[in-house]
Amino acid sequence: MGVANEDAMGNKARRLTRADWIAAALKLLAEEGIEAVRVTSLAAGLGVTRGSFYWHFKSRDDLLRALIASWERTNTKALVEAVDACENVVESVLALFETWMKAEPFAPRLDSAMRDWARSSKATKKAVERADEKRLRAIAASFERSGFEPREAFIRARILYFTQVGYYTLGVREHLAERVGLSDLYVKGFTGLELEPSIREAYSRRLLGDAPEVEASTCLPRRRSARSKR
Amino acid sequence: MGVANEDAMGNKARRLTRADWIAAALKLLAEEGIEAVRVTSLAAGLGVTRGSFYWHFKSRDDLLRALIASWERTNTKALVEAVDACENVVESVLALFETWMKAEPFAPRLDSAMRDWARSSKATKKAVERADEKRLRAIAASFERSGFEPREAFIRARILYFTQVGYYTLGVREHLAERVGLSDLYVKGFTGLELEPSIREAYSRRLLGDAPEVEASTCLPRRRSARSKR
DNA sequence: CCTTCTCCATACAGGCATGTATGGTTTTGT
DNA sequence: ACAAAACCATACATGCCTGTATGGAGAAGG
Repeated sequence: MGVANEDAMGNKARRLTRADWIAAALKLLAEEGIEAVRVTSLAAGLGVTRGSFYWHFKSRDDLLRALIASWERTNTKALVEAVDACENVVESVLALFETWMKAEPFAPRLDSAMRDWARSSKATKKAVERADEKRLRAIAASFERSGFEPREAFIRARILYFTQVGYYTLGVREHLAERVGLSDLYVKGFTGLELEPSIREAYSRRLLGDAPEVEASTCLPRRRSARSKR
Repeated sequence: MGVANEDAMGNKARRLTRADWIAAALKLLAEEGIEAVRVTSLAAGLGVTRGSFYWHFKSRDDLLRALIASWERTNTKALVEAVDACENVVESVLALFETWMKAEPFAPRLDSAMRDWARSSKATKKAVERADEKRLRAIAASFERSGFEPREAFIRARILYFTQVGYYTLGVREHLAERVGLSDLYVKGFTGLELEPSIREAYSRRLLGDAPEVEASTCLPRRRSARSKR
């Protein structure tokens, strides 16, 4: 027939661009991993046949290269900028939490998918390594600006960043309120410094609004004794 | 012909068991991910045709289920036992380092591969979640035995464990000596406690022998100033 | 209005993996 | 030594995915 290009709900019949395919592929990549991004599935999802794909792309590999390039351009900028803008490292930790929580749920899953993919693709591996390098450098610099010496700054940056990677890798899903409720413990764990109540207040209000602060729930013991032994 | 079952180097012609297939599959899984474990490749690697496989297994899915079961039985025991045997949490941190470094390079890669796989398999996801749960519980308990209160113990356990997961996920590869050279900073970062020189010495000797302790190399700034600002 | 790109549908060829059927070969038990 | 069971080879049917070839529909531009 020749007329059949329509949305899943039978909407319009707008024509596609290279960017449309890339966007759809990134979504699939984030949600189901690189093995799921096949031109057949993509075409089906876009309500189009594979003939279209091979007009926009030379091959599937061509698309995959475009995915790497796209991720590398966009996905590490926000983090580095957020950290660089902070005066001290406590602010940085909170800023990182905010970045990581706000990007829900797309960027984190895409990050994880890229790491998976990196296990079987040399080009992807290099791209991910470059991104990690940049991010770690930014975080370590923040520790140094707060007076940590380089060696300790580097290790603490690793601990902070790797912990977050672990969060994604294990697929831990917390609500904003839970994470905020734990922020003082995390700040102390990452920096060795106490999170001052005033800053904590401001942070909590910025993320949660004026809602009454929720006690961290689920997996944690409820009570919160005052004495600190050790 | 019918006679062709031989090793890659043309060795003997011992017959295979179900366990042989599982072992080979685990190796492939660890090295190249779940997508690489196909009965065709496996058979080729074992110097056998697929006919053999379908005698030992009902289907590829049958093998995959066996892989999950095998991993779940063996791969979390060493860690928990090591941690449970420690008096205080500093010892636990060092014991964990030792466990993680000694298992080179099989167990860590297998762990990562399982996590990747978990993204696309519900059964695997559940198995990995159970393992993480057990490990985190063991580590948190160690913190508690050293006097940390439950909430903080839980968060510090997460930081410690997630950092290690990040190590694997990012594929950081350090020599034993490097990691040992950083152990004091890690101990301080994870527990907030100082690693006493005597313990550090014993630890270093146990892992490296009496070799002169190497200065942590590569990615780190060389110098090591004495004063601690902040 | 008619040509020229742009974008897409359809059809074909080939590769690779799975699963099944069937028969041959090697071990094992007696 | 012989029958039964364990183990493996070969061949066939099928499904999914890729890439190419070719022609048709729709928008753009003179």
